[in-house]
Amino acid sequence: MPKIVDAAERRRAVADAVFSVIGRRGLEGASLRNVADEAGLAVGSVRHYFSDHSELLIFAMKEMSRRFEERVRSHVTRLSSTQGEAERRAVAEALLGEFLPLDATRREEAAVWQAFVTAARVRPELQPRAREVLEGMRDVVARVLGSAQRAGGLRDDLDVGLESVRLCALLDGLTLQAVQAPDLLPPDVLTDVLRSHLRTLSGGA
Amino acid sequence: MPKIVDAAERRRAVADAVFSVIGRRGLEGASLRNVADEAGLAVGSVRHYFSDHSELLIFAMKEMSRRFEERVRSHVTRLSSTQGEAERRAVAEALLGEFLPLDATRREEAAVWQAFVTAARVRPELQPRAREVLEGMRDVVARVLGSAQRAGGLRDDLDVGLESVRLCALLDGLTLQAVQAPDLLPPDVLTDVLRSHLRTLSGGA
DNA sequence: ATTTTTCTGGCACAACTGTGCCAGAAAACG
DNA sequence: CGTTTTCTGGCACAGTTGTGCCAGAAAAAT
Repeated sequence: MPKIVDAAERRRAVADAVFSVIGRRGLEGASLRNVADEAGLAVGSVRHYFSDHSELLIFAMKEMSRRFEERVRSHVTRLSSTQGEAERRAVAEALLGEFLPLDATRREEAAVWQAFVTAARVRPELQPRAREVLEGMRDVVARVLGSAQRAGGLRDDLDVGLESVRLCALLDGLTLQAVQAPDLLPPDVLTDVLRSHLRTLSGGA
Repeated sequence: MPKIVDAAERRRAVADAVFSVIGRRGLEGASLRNVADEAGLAVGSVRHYFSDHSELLIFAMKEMSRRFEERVRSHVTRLSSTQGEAERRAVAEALLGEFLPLDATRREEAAVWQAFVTAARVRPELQPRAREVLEGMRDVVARVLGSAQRAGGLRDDLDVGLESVRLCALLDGLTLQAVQAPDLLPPDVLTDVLRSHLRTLSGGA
């Protein structure tokens, strides 16, 4: 029959091209032509795998969130199989640190994601994924804080719901500003702020 | 001589049109034609007051930050002329609350500003203003925390520098998420989180 | 009333966009 | 080898963009 290509992998490769282009020229630079060029394909080829420009962006968003959530999930399983208060604290910190752009790669990733989320406000097709990720983040953070409190690593008088919101906002805010002005928020400052915040939650003076 | 028009006011009116358009259709919708339509002008007229599309956006950004900083400044002077710990605490909270989108108007404003900042990452002309605002926010927050500590309203063992970074990130993160999902972060939750955060800074259990 | 200068509106052009369409290449099966 | 079907590349078209250019309106000063 025909030339056979792994369509799923192709789509992923094109998504990578989307990430590169958005990273370099923003979402408005992610035209079919630019993306095709970046992927080393012709526009017609890209359109063979994506019916629409919208579908391309939606898939790219979904792909990025999928990879990210996989990373977080691995931290979650590691956390649930960890014993001992100090160890659990360290793993939890690493898990939450996954939400921060602690190196150039993740900073670009965060920038691309911000572009998606910002665009989603006026592009209904992009809203579902943006919202899912935000809700997923809330869930994970709430779960981590909840289990920490049950394990005695967290002050008893804390309202886990409120603290989850606060921590999520802190992580997102740190990310936002680190993307905007990396020199004002270098990786070590990010981790300092996170660690210090967690210390206030665990009852240490 | 010629028909005389208050050029400064015209420019401000056009900037308002820019805000509306960005609020409704995002930054990529802020073309000269769309903005001119929104302002009830012809493209040629808009171009008479702005040499460039870039200059239009830069001016709009500057105008928005100017108005915002004016609001903050008024809170600052009110704070400096306030006596009594409880009163000072309330005024400080109101000041910091000015950074949050506590109503629909400020939520749209915040969304527009986010569009500017996001775009600034790949548009060098927009970076200066974005950075100034971020640094201005840092300055104000650091000043507020510093004076609170000197006045005894803040725990002595706190590192004001670190706490400023943390508080700035928290405010920005709350704003970001409130813009993205207003139903998850309604105004009363925003103020709850801020108040609770400030309580942890002032030594209350 | 004439002049002078700001201001207005719009035409035109090149560059870009997404998309419809299709001819031909490429490769696995008969 | 030939057939069939996926895949590729590209042309064409309508729509949008920023910008250059300019004719004429509008109004203040002479």
